[in-house]
Amino acid sequence: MPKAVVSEEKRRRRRPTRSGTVLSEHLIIDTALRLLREHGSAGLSARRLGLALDCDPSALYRYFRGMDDLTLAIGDTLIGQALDGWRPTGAWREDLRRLGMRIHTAYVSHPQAAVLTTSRVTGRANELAADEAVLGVLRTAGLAVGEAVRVYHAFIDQTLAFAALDAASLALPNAALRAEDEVWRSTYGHLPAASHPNIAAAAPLLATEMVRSAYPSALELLLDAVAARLVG
Amino acid sequence: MPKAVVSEEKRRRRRPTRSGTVLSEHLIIDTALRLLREHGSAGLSARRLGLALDCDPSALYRYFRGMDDLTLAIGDTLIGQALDGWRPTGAWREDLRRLGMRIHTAYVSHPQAAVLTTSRVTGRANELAADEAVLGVLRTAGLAVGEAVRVYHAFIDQTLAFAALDAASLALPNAALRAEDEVWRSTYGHLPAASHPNIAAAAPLLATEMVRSAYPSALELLLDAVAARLVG
DNA sequence: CTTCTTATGCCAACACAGTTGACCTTACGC
DNA sequence: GCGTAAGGTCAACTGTGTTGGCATAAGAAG
Repeated sequence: MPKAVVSEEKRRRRRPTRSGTVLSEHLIIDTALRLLREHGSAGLSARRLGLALDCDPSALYRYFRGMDDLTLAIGDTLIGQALDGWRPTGAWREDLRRLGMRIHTAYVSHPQAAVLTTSRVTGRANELAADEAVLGVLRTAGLAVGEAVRVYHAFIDQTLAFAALDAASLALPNAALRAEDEVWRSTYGHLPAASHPNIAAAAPLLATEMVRSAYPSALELLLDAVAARLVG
Repeated sequence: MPKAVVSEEKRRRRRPTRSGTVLSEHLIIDTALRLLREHGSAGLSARRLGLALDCDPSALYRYFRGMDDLTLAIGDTLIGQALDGWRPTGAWREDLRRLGMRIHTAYVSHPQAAVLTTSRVTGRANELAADEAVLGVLRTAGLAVGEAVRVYHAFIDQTLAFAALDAASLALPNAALRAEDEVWRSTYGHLPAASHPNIAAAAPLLATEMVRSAYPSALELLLDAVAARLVG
């Protein structure tokens, strides 16, 4: 076992695995994302990863301190994807909306990975870049530092929170998914109006509404609040 | 292994375990909550639960279909605690605020358990009661069914999402907690102003702000939006 | 081109997890 | 009291993360 993991830049020796492939942080993370997509958020394991990469599971410990460390790296990769290509235009509201939607989208498009990473603070490069971007937009919009920090907090937490929730429902394995659908239709749909009048009345609407994400509307609410502070 | 689990009401035989204690759904859930609090969200396992209850791990399968089923039951217990004692007063805004804060508080006061359960739809009794309560408040406030459902969706998702996020940071084991604190202070605190000017400027405020939950302010924003719809 | 060092892949083993099937004992309904 | 079956127990299976020791080949040095 390595005492300390060699950082990717310092890595010199590129020894191929027995089957010929050459490992790297990037390759490992990519394969992990594939495994997560194919086998669900519980389908990522050191042994399965070793199988997919055709290497011994313990080889992974030369690249990450453990599975948890790998998880954080995956999370940072997602943020990186969200930020890729984003540039501030100067129109704060549009910038912030795009940023929020991009982060939300990046997580939700890898639901199984998102489930594992949304609520972790990594301090890695891409996460820092995202924080810097949000704070930058808010301050150039005209907010004082203190207010910018408060809004930043609400913004980033709300985005991650909804991403986590939306990802969680997308990440459910097919069986559980059908089970939850069944719960909505059978339990909620056939609830006696005597005991649960409001659910009974809303049942058909519930089934369609609960599929969509509530994030876009929540985001607009937050942007409205920021706008109010800027004029006031 | 039991083909189907006997529901708690139908349970007749109360056979004591070898050490004398008599098992029950309630006792098992309580013990599980204790284990979660004491050993963190990864500290709940069938074997440890068996040890704490002084019974064989496989005995649990007479009460729950598996660890996942137990998890859902724990979640429903938390919602039950949140609802316990809540009554609608007729003042919709106050009712909704109290409901939101109660649910958020219930989850956050069992962070380790919340991490496991926040994003699961169970269809169990207490969850149904909570949904019925929210829809009831919104409709008696004067919202049409369609709008009530949309607001209900945003409300419940937002509450659970923030609960999950806030719980996650509270649930981190001490070591990881210190590590994240370290990340905030060292990484964010000593970031060169050249590359990350906005984080550098906001660093002292970030450290204090990021400890608080952003839920209360997010909740007020949502209530404002509902109020706007009611007058319009 | 040879030699040396050490990074890094591989192997075997550990303790822990969830889950199951067979067994057996004992509480309860009659 | 008796018969039944609920439910606690045991042993075993597969899968997990992680580690220490070992072997080998990549790349630096000469």
